[in-house]
Amino acid sequence: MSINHSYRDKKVMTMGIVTEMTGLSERKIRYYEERRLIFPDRTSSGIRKYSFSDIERLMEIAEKVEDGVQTDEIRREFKKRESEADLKKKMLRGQLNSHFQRTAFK
Amino acid sequence: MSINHSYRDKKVMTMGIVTEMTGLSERKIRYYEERRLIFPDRTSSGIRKYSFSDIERLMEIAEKVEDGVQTDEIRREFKKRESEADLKKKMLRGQLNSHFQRTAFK
DNA sequence: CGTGTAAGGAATTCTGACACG
DNA sequence: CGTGTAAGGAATTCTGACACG
Repeated sequence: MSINHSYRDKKVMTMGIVTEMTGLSERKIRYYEERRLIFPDRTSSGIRKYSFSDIERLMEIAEKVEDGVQTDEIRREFKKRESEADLKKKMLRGQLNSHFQRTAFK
Repeated sequence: MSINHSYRDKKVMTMGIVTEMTGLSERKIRYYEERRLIFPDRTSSGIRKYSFSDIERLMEIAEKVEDGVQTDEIRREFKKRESEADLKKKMLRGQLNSHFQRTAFK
């Protein structure tokens, strides 16, 4: 059903790679984390680890910031988007359930 | 036509992540490179960078080594497999070409 | 042949803080 | 508010070598 995100969502990249891929400074990247826009994993010793989807999200954040959107506003946008995505999942689940009830029990 | 390998083949992981994901020692991983079984990129300062497909290849190598296959033999196996893959690509290209000639010019 | 290890240096990453505006 | 920077320490990675077998 869902797309295969095993590579896309796996947190495996350290800061150096991320600055290289995004073109953002370490400072910016850490600040966006402080503002709860991005959520890297950590190694046991505290080194941050990012995924490819984190990279994409960082570039989207940077774009918005350049457009003058404040980090609080960006966070709200992300939250809204995610709750919409959750809702869609729930609705799809409902549809599937009713489908299987129809085909299996009628 | 080809599968999207943009994430799978991008060299973005440093040694620590690779040892964690494969369970292999740094020593082994560097040795397999020395034996030309694996080809990480390097940062400008010399830090090795691996892709997800490198991870998979390392686990395949480790399996063979455990089975007693020598690194020279493993390299030959890989070479053979790759030349077969190349041949398949060429043949497919030929088929496509002749198809387009038929449909476009007849 | 394949792998462990100690050695020493270089590059990376981290945090907390000061600065500017 | 968002970002740069210098500071100092901790963790990572690298190479070349010795060891064993």
